[in-house]
Amino acid sequence: MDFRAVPDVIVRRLAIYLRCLQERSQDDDDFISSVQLSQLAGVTAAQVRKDLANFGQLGKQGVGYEVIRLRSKLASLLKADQVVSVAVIGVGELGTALTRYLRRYPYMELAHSFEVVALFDLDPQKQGREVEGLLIEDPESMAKVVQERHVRIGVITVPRIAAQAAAEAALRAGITAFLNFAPVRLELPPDTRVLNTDVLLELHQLAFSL
Amino acid sequence: MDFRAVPDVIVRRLAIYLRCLQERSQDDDDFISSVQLSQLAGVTAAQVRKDLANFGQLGKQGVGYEVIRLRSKLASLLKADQVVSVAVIGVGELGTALTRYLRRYPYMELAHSFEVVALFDLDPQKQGREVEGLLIEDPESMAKVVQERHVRIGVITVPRIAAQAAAEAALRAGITAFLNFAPVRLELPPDTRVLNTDVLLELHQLAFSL
DNA sequence: TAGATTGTTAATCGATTAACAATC
DNA sequence: TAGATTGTTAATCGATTAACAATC
Repeated sequence: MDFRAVPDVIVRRLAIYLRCLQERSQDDDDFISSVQLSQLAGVTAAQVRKDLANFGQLGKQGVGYEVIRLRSKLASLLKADQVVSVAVIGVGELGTALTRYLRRYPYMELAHSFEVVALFDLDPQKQGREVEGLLIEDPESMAKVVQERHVRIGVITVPRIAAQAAAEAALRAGITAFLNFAPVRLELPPDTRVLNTDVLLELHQLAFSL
Repeated sequence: MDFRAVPDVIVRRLAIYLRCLQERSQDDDDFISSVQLSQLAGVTAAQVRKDLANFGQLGKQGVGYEVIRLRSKLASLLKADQVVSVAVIGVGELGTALTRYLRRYPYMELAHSFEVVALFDLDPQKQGREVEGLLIEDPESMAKVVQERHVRIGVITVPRIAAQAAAEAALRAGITAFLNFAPVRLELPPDTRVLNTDVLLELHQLAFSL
């Protein structure tokens, strides 16, 4: 299967499956069936089998999926078996909170593999200060930093008005995957990946059914 | 149309449409066509018309949609024409950041209508302290506070391990709509609304296509 | 009236579910 | 072998897109 072609909705479920497997205590059964996994993940068993079948014959008929093998397959697909370097762009309240979350949380609860390796903020007052031991730097130096520290994902936590420019600067610096927290649709070239997390939009969604 | 039956994906677009209309300068044209709105929102014109048609005959053939009328219709559907009270449950880094964001941001950029009216944290060290002038309280008093301040949405920003219990406590206190930031699937009764924002899941999704 | 754009129906597309033959 | 569960195909469901008659 061409990986570019895997629908987002399937990738999202793969991440859920991986998390379910990670949460299972290590010394549980060696095998897990699609029915068991589907119950943990909150989807149908057919969906589990269909999703996984996209990536090869991962199970054994009559037995199920070998937990260790499935977990490492999913980890490999989702890059959870390597350290993925992240830059946080915009170190206000939210940027700071996310930085702390990502730098503290990983080794506490769930195995995962994102490392915030760079912080950027346009505000000269902030540059030179640290968050969780990590220096806030001038976006001017982004290209150099991205290359040196192999940054692969940019987390955009600047104000709405600054988000498009921030994303474009990050793109020029070599970042092509973005998690955008600003409440705007970023206009970026099609070979770029953008995922949006928009708290206001979500609150409005909830408010609809009040 | 039965409102319970409106698919989430449509509600989400309604919120986008409303935002697009709010961002348009007030003294622009009185009317907007489905083509114009679709370009602002990044969807197809047919989709705009179909989405809006769910809620009555909102446009005029040959002319388009009256901006003021459409905006107030969408605002009313999404409760953007009233103050919706929100409680933040778990006042760690993320809870603090969101509280500041929601209490500062609203009247600066985009008209919106969510008000954080209560903060809860199990930690007695935190109880009695304030964030943005708002007291952090004992979850014990949640039922009373929810009733008095008409809390309608709960934002869950506690650690993963505490999320299910926090949601259940909030439910008992009378909250039925949740925005959950903890990386777990909350198990709640079907008449409850839950929207999840899961940063780790989204980072894994992005990492897939690296 | 002529031109434009909606509201709506029909066609298409894609994702989910059901069913079962293959096989461990 | 008998029982269980996958991988896969076919059927269903729902959402998106296209097309156009209605109408401003």
